[in-house]
Amino acid sequence: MGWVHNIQVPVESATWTIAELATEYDVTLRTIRFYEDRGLLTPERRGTVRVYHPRDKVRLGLILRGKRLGFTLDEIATIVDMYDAEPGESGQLVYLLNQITTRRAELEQRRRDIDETLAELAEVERRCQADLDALRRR
Amino acid sequence: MGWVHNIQVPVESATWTIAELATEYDVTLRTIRFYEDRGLLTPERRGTVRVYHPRDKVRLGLILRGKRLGFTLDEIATIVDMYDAEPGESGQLVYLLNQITTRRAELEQRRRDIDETLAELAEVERRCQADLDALRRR
DNA sequence: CTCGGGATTGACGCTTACGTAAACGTAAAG
DNA sequence: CTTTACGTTTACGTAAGCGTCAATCCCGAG
Repeated sequence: MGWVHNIQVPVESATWTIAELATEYDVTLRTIRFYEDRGLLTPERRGTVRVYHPRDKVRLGLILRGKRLGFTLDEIATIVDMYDAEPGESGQLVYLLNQITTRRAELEQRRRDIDETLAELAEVERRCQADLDALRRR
Repeated sequence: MGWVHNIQVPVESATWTIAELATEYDVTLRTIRFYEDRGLLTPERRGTVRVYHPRDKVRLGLILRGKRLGFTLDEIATIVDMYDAEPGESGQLVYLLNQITTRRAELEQRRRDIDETLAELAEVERRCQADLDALRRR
C-alpha cells in the first residue's frame, strides 16, 4: 500500500541554536538577542545557553515579516502576542478584536499605497522604455 | 446650457506655506524642513521664507506614502527622484529601469507579507469570536 | 593541557528621523 | 510702537535598532 516504514520522529521536537536561526533568517546574533531583550523572544535556557524551539522560530519569522512591513518592534510585539494569546476573559477578547480591526485597517492602507506605487512605477517604466526605443531607432 | 461662467483660474498656480502643508498632511514644520535638509524637497525661497509649489506638494505626498510603506528616507529619495527624472542618455535610462525592477520586487514582497498577515489576522479573529460566543452562551 | 570554535554578558557607539528649545526676523493689526 | 502671528537658523536631545568591541566561559579535538 505504499506505506513508508521506520520514519524517525524525534520525540523531543526540533530545536535550534542562536547561530542556526541567525543563518537561516540572515540576521545577526546581536539582532536575535536584542529581540529577546525587548521581550519578543523567550528561548529556553540550558545553563546559560539559549535553546530555540519551533515556537521561537515561528515568532522570529513573524517579527521579521513585521519589520519588512515597516512596523516598529513595539507594534510587532502586540501583533505577535495576539497570535498565541490564551482565550482569557471577555474584556481581553474584545480588546483583541479591536486590535485586529486596527491592524487590518493599517495593512489595507499599506496595500493601497503599494498598489498606487506599483501603478506609478509601471507608468515611469513605460515612458522609460519609450525614450530608450526612440534613442535606439536613430 | 448649464455653463458656469466667470470661474477664477489663478494664473500663478497655487502655492503653499510650510504651515499649510504641515496641516494638510498632518506633519510638523520640523519634519518638512528635515526633508529639505535631506534633499527631498526644494521649495522656492522668497527672501528667507519657503514657498511650496504643486511639485513640492506632490513630492511630500510621495515621501509620506513611502514612509507608510516602511522605506527609509534614502530609499524614498531614489524612488521619488525617479518620477521626475529627465529622459537623459541611454545608460541613465537603463539604470532607471533596473531601479524600477528592484523596487517592484520589494513592493511585491511587501504585498505578499501583507496578504499573509491579513489571512492570519482573520484566523485569529475567527477563534476570538468563537471564544466570545462560547462565553456568551453560558 | 591547550587550542579553536562556539556561546555568554556588558557596555559603548552609531545612524535615522525627527522633538524641542533658544534666539532672531518680518509684517500686519491694534 | 508694541503685540501677535508666523517664519527662520542653530543646535542639542532622544528613541529605535542594532554594530562592535571586550572579557569570559564551556566543550570537544588533538
